[in-house]
Amino acid sequence: MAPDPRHDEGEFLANYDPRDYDPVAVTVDVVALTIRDGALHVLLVRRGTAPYAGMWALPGGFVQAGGPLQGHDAEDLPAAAVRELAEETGLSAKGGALGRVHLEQLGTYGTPGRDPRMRVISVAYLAFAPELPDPEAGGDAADAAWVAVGALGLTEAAGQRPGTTRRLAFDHARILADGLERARAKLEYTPLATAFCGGEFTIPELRAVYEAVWGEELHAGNFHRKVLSVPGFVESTGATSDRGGRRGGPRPRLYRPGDARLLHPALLRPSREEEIR
Amino acid sequence: MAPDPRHDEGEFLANYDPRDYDPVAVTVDVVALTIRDGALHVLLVRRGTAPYAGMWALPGGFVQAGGPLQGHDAEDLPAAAVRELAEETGLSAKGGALGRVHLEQLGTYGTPGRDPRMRVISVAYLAFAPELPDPEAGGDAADAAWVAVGALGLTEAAGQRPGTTRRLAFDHARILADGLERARAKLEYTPLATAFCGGEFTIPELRAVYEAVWGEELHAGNFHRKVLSVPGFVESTGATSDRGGRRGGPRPRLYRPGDARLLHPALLRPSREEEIR
DNA sequence: TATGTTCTTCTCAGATCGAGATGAACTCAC
DNA sequence: GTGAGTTCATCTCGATCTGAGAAGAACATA
Repeated sequence: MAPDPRHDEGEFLANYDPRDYDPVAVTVDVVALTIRDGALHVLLVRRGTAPYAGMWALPGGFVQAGGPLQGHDAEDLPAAAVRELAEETGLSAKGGALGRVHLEQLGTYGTPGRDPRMRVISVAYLAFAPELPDPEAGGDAADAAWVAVGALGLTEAAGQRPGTTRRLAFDHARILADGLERARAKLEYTPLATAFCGGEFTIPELRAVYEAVWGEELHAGNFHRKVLSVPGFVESTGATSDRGGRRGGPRPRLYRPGDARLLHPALLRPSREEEIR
Repeated sequence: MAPDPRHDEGEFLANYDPRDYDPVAVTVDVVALTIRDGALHVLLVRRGTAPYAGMWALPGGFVQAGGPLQGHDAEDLPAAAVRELAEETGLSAKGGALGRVHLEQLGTYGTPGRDPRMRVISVAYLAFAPELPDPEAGGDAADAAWVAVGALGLTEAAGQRPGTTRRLAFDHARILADGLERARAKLEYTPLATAFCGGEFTIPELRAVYEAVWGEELHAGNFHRKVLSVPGFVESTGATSDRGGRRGGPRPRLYRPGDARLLHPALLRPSREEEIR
């Protein structure tokens, strides 16, 4: 059995000075999505400090590296994402409102010049949350709010659109666009839409999530059949909602998330003519 | 029209010292895949310097940050991936053997302690290449070779398997496993399999790519029908291969990649019973 | 009570799928 | 050269899945 190489390099480590290299900073940014009033919303903060002070941006900040010894204050990347989300929005992390959010890595953005201060590599995370309370600004944020994605005037290709209603700091418009596309794709073949609902939900509520994220209406009957036919997508609670639809209709049945991690068969978006290309 | 915030922060930048923060290093690692002798291979290098000297690892190295001014020597992340690939393997970058490779970001790995020297954030890239010549070691690499993925004794869950034939340095076994799963998934709904072939290929050659990556045999007749029925997947050259199969059979027709970026309908893997879970 | 809305299930034609069969083209052994 | 075995390309067939619409029951509102 080979010795653990980490105990075999004392001399090397003693002569090693990380400051010999050009400095690089690592940040995390979070694209947090939720459904409010039937529309897709993203969590934004207004920057209180330079650069881009006063502009809206994705919540995020520097990762605590923990120094060369990588001690107890060195934090993992997902932990940094949750911490920034909690700090800048006042949403409590563990057990609280942030307890049930789904978090996954979206991608890493490191083009030189994307931050005027220095070379910054930003690891973006994507969060799916059920309806959360209004955030309270904290940390470096001067303000924080859920903003309807449709109100941002983003087109799918809009990285830097001049006529946009509200431009975002850094390259956050591009990160947000990538996050939205990832969310739309993930709804097709994973049961992640249930992460937008609470613990129990109805099929029409689930359909509303798909319609909000995809931005198009779905055939109610076919959607119902499809969801129930995918094994492990949802499981019945046996109970019935206490109210019908807002404008009438019978009381829908209640379901909770099943144990499937992938949908088989998948729920494909109806209009995908761009992809034939 | 708002002023560009980057010209509005001279005072801030003058007082800003990046070295006030704990140092972090950013590296790129590349999972380069190709098909050799009908089997999936990954490009590995043997490390010539500590840590993990003598062990096999994914090709990769530090990103050139370019200092606080982010001058001309600051390189983008994909450029760093291509440079490391060229340096450590002797494969020429532009126009040469690396000219036709498909490169995409795989994910970022930053768990504290994954590198004993300091806090290292590694951005992993995934490369698909047609059959390339044998690499020549260079840079920090003592050796470089295409290694059959099957010979690594990886199971899909193997992050740190003791009984593995050849253990990889750092957390590269996990990165490789993630890359393999990404490759398998991407063959389903993108025409990326054509990136493993040269400029022209036959349907049976394309089928061999799918079988090598997925590790299972496919129904030749159904595969043929499926590929030709997906719009934009392949387009006929009108020509015919000059040789039939190795053990007989008619000469197959030649095709080249089409202009589709997504496959509709998708080619789904036959055996996916894990995913029902 | 009447009207409109919504949930849930059903029907039906068209598309797609897996599995197998077929005939022609080609290599190799004899 | 002949025959046996292999492979490409296409076709068939029943089972499954899909989109579009219809229908009945349950519910809100006027």
